[in-house]
Amino acid sequence: MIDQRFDPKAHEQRIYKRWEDAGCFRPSMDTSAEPYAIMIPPPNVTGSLHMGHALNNTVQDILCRFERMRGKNVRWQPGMDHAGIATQMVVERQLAASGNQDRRSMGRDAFVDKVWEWKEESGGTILNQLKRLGASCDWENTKFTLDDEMNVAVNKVFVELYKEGLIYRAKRLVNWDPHFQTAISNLEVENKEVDGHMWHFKYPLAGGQTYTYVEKDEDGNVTLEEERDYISIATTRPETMLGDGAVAVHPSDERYAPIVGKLCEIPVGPKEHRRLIPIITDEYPDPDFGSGAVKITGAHDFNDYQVAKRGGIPMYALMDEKGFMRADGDDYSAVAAVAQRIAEGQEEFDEAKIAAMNLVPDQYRGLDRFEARKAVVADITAEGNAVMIADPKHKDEETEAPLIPYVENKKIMQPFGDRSGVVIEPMLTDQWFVDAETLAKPAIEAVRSGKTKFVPENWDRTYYNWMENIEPWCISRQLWWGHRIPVWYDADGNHFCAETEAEAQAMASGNVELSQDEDVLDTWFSSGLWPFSTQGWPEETDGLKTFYPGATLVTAFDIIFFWVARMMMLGIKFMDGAVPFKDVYIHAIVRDENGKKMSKSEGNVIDPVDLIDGIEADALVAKRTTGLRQPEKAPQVEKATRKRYPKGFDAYGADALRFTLAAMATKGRDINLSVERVAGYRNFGTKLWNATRFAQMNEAQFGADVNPQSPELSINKWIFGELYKCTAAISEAIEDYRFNDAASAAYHFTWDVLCDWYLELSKPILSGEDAAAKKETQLVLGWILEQTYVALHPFMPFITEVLWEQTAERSDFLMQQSWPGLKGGYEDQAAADELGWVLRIISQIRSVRSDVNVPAGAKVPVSLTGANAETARCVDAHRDVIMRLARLEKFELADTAPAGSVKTVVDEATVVLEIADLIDASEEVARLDKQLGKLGGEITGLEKRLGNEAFVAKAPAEVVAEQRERLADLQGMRDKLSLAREQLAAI
RNA sequence: GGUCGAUUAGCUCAGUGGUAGAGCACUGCAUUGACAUUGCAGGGGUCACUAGUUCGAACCUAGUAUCGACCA
Repeated sequence: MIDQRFDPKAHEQRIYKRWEDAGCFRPSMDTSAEPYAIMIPPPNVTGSLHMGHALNNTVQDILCRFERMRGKNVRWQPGMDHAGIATQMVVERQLAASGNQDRRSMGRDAFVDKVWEWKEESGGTILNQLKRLGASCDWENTKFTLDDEMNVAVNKVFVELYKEGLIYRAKRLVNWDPHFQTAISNLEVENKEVDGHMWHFKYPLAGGQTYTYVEKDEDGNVTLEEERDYISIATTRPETMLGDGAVAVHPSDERYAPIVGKLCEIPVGPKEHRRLIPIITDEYPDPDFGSGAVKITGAHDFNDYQVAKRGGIPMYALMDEKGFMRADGDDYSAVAAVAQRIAEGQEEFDEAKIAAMNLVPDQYRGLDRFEARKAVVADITAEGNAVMIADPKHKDEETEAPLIPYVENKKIMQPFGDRSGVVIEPMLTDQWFVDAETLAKPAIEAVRSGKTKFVPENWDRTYYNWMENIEPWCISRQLWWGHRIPVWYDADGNHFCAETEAEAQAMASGNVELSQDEDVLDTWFSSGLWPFSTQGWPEETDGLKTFYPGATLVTAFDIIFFWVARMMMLGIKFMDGAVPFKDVYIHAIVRDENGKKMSKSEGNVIDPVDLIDGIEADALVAKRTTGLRQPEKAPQVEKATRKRYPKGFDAYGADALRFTLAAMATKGRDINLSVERVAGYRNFGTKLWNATRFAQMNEAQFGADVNPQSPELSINKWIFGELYKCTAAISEAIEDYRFNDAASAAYHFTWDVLCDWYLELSKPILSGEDAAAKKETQLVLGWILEQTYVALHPFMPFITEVLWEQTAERSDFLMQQSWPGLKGGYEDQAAADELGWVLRIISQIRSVRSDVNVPAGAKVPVSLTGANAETARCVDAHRDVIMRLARLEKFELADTAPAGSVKTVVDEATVVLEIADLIDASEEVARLDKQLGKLGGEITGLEKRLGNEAFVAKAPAEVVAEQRERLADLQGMRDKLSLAREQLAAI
């Protein structure tokens, strides 16, 4: 006999180890089986499990376990990402905390060794957490994106792309993290709305020229007309004015038409060396925003960069790699003079020349960028070049409001490094780029032609949108932890791109001294190769041949661009045009129960492991209040947490968590996770557990081989049919990625059909005298439960495996069983009809009993009038069970009903509860009237619809027939009920 | 500003043209035999709003309102 209840802690890790030791997660490599591969989105080596991972991996595990049971040769490819910047940061912090040398004084090799040490010791906790979740990955083939074999693939891809001209070096604007001093990807940039300022400054026209500035309203009426000797510019980043190359206005903007082509002065820096820049037109400025005129600083803003490129405007870089104003190069006066000649078109320029020019005036050189901003604002305002407005705070109507500088306080979007937390600076630097546009073309086509499908399909728009506007992909990072760029330089700056240093040396022909490029590759470059590098490419391995392309990629939408797109581009490029996966299933984001994003700083994070193992309220509070971005919020977080979860979380176990996530994984909607829901599914596991205890107490036979066609009893035939319907529904739903439907089909069968009905129906047989019926039912009960374990296994692997283990001597694991219903042939319509009747009549009687307040314990005599021959047969066949479940004293056929009895209708027959003495006749009449009223409404509706000629003529015949049948049924019921009412009222 | 999505029971959510659903919460009853992490029965919805298409609309179309996400 199994324990009284299932204790996840006592079994989960034990069971997992048994599976692992037995090699259950290995692909079968059965050549007759269909291969099925899922590539895990490799989590960061520094990461730990959050709800997003839990959902992501639950979905993958459901797919893998399901397909394994369906006989496929399954590889779920696990591994981790080396996460360049994050890992480097973790180790640098650790070095600092332990008083070690910093990275630079330690040197590159020593530092990288340290990182590897860290990785071996503390990296990859997340993989163990995935095991807690039950993930059935092929761990023996675990890969790390920085492994030597991955490096071989990375170098080969780099060199081949380089040879084809698809990788090149160039100076372009990139996201620069001044803290880590490296380029970073868009993914590592978090755009946040912060309080900012918009300053309005006057850029005086060259030589004191003036023009008439006219503003009009929508109807063309002049609202403002004045002579101006300046153009008004609004900016949130005054310090970048120093690098302005032009002022741009929209070509349609009439206000500035008179001065387009003229020069204006940047109102900052030493008066004698003020730079003049041209006023140009471009489509970019929005005439309705600010003054409508935009300063163009190509080297420090992505939009300006595009404008500058279009207009041939020089892009002057102002900052160094730490985000300080440049202090290098010639004196400002000399450089400004050159810039002036360039602006006037008197001097040629090229990229290198511009890059060498430091246009930061001497007094700002070496300042932090934010200090420089303050200084620039102060200097401009002091000189009278700020746009002035009347002080809006001035309330006194008698006196004139004083003029103050026009500075708007407004929310601005600012980019932050997600790791460093510092403001990201767009910077012009030399980097390696991939020609993504060329690679994107076949990748777009693969989705258009349906070789790869997005699920839900509307994500293909996101994909197209990104891929069709793709920018060159910056792949170099100024870090030490990563794949070193396979390019070597000689003393003259010639470079040689080769897979190994020896090859580069050979290319350099001779014994010249070569040094390798200092930079490493973007982590996504190596994870973009994941679907084939993990399978042994460039070797022609069995793994590669079998598991490329994969079946499904399971991921969240936020990395469609960064990862999915790159795997598509690189997979198609290097695997002869074959896409890396057939389906891309995009799942939801897991939020808290109020729909808020779970975040450390909000203090609303639910750690999946805490739901599995349980956590005390104090520990939960402690967890949520440490590491807050705003520590002053701690009391608030504590209060909310204690109010919401006064007792913390129970240990719900991995199965309950998984089932919850699956049940909530609907297409195209975020998951608002509620802990109550998890508790509900823990209860579901308990239900299954107790059903098994019941079976054991009744000597159900487990471990037998049962032919679904063998049972004689209709309830046993019926339950086979129900099981088959359930497993077919689960299969269809999983194939279609409707995990919620799959979970609810499993839940409904187990609880509502198996436990609430089949078990109850079996009780009289199991405790009855008919030995053959009892034996058959013991056999079927055991077998049905085993099949239920199988059907639930993909969702709840632990509890089902434990039940399998503990109900019979087993030579194999549940996870190795075949999916039920594969052979089919379980349906028996006659049995289904018969049991349908039994269920209906029991429900009807129970409902009436409750309605008329018959005491729950009272046994009631019931007879049935107007029954046909089939019903009469069923009454005999199922009398025992109906009497037991409906709590009847007798259940007999009759010709007439005793006066004053309570009646209800089931199909053609009238059910008569002979309880006249227990009830009040007038109340009973009222009850029947209520029912008749309801029926009448429905009947009228149906009659109206069927009376509508257009409906009968145009609706499909089957719909019309259905409605007619329904109407006839309702009318029959109404007739019987109103007869009952008349009889009762007559007393 | 652009794109996408959402709005259905008290709450969290399913539901792609034909009888409005689930879980939780709520109400009444039930405790000696699988299970109170339970059972039986029940209450509760103008499917955001407006107009259209259709024999028929929660569902399709257009618009409005509110909320959200991403991008700029």
